[in-house]
Amino acid sequence: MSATIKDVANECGLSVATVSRVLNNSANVSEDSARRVNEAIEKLGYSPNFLGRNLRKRETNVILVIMPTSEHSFYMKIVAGIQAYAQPRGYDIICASSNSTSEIEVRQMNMLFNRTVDGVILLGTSYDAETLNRLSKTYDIALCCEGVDGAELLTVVVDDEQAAYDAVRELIRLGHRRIGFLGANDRAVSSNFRRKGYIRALKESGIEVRNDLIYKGNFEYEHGALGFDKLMSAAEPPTAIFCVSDLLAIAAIHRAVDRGLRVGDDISIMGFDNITMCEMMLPTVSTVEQPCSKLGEMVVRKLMSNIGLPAASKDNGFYTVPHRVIIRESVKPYKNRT
Amino acid sequence: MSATIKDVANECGLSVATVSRVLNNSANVSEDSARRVNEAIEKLGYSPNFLGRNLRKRETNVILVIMPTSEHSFYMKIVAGIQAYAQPRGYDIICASSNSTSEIEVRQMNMLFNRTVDGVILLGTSYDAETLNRLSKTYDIALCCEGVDGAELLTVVVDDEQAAYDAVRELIRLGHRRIGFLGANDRAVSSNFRRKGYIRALKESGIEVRNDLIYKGNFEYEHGALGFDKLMSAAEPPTAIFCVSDLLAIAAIHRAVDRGLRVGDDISIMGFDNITMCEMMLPTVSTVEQPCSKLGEMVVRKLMSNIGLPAASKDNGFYTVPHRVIIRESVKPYKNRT
DNA sequence: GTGAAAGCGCTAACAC
DNA sequence: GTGTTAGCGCTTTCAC
Repeated sequence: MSATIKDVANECGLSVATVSRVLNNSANVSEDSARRVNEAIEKLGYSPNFLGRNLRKRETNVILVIMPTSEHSFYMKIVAGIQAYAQPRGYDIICASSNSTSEIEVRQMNMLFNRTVDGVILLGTSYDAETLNRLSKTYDIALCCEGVDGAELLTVVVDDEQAAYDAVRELIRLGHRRIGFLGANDRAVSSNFRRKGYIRALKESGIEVRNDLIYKGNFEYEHGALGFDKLMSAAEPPTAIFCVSDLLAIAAIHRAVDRGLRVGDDISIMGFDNITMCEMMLPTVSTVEQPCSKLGEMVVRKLMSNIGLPAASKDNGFYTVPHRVIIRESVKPYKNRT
Repeated sequence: MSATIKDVANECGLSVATVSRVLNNSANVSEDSARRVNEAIEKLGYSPNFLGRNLRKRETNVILVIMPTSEHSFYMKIVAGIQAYAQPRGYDIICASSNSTSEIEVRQMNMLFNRTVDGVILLGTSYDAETLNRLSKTYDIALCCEGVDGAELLTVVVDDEQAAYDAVRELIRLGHRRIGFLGANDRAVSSNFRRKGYIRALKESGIEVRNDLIYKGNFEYEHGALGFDKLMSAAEPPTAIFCVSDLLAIAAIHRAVDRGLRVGDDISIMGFDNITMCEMMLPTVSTVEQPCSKLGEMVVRKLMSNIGLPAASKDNGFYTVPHRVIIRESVKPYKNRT
């Protein structure tokens, strides 16, 4: 087995207390002792066991990020943002994917319950509001990217309703009036908000909201083609489509091309998230940018300052970060063709 | 604070030993006691503290996966494969990204040294062979996807040389004779092997290996355009390009289109990895598939059986999993144009 | 400036 | 079938 603090103490002829002091750079240890301790550590290749330390200190300085799926590069960008903030400030970030399965999610949440980590950031969850409210009394939990209706715990998201509104307004400004919506089903809070924003933008411009131009599936690639076909089968098919994820938009673009349409010219397609792939695609994909590093930074910053606080004084606020509509090749002004 | 095993014992009027027995489903506990313990657990909302448990058991049942970057969806697919195998067998998988920075990697490796995790899987590393060999004596470490020259520790990869050979053979079979190579610099072991395979395929078909058709950058997107331009500036530019990553291939495709070329017809481009994006792209991207779930499963399976074994009996073998060349729209037979 | 010792929460020998 | 207790490796009072 590897060396313990006791071994180090024996090696340098000092007590474990002194070794511990050196380990934690605490004051009141002579230069000479420090040197002897460090030599012994070096000699034995000693590395402190954090299970012992954390058990004693009742903290681990580790935060777990649980994401619904590891397939979305979007989530990993958030994690990168979280890490960039937390790492230099003494917290390690680890992440796990629940595959959108509540069973796996619960299992991973166990790391929080059993004190393997100090806090958890959920980028989407299958917990309901009631459970989250209860858990967040005892544990440090935050939501990011995807809120939960009625949940009163730290949440950091973009203003989905406004973001969708802004995106659809842009399509309208470009002359489109038959605009389709490719979204997720009603359980997805963010998709619902985006649908509301879509509807608000239409109404505000005096455009009729038509049910055959609204598709509800989920955020995944597969639904892009399904939704596209459904929308295009409408009596008066859309000239532009707003999708609640870039993956949906990319799939829709693919499907449009397969059907012989020129994306941009014949049909405009807009996504949401601004994943890296948007700029890699041909055509490049218009989208609503979610500021991943900002989202990550804010949520972990607030979570970190919650850790250790009594339940009553924890920040369980709802925060939004600014979004940005980005027009690329997949969206062009509407031209009335003969 | 949350309840401890002692609280549970007090609550149900039994000893901590009995509670512990119930917690660990060990034999020798009466039905009645078990019931009382479970009731107390329920009542107190008790969840065992794993710091205590792990400290005592000297194991955590957690494996850490360190990847060079979280931007590559490829890595996340490996992680998914690892998780799919490990999770049901009692191991939790967590992952972290080193941003290809040795400083961050070391910091994350600390979780191994300080016993927060039982083992580590490195999907690429900045450690040298010597260090890895030394560390793997004391700790459970495995390499996946990217080997290290001279490292004698558990490694699971595809046969990069053969995979590249097979891919380039396929291009040759389709009539191409001026074939470019878009690769990484010499420190990347996998890229080196792929370059060797590329050269072997050319030589075997009596095709001259030309230095102006070989580009060395790295695996990232940015180098795709740079490399493409470099190769196309050759006196006799290639009619097909083999890239060591799909990201490179996608960037090259993008660049080709920007330069007015029809990918497939005017120039064939092949990638490596088979990331999800390959099928999303327009045109779809030909590639060499790395069987991510198989890679992940094999490496974690072997690592798991290493854990707890004395250094001498650990499996430090070098294993390969089968690859597969996939031809999609980005590669077409060479047609001599006038 | 240093050491002795208690104790973080848990498991597992051992005794009964 | 159950309880007592030592101790996993560490930090931190409290003496000195």
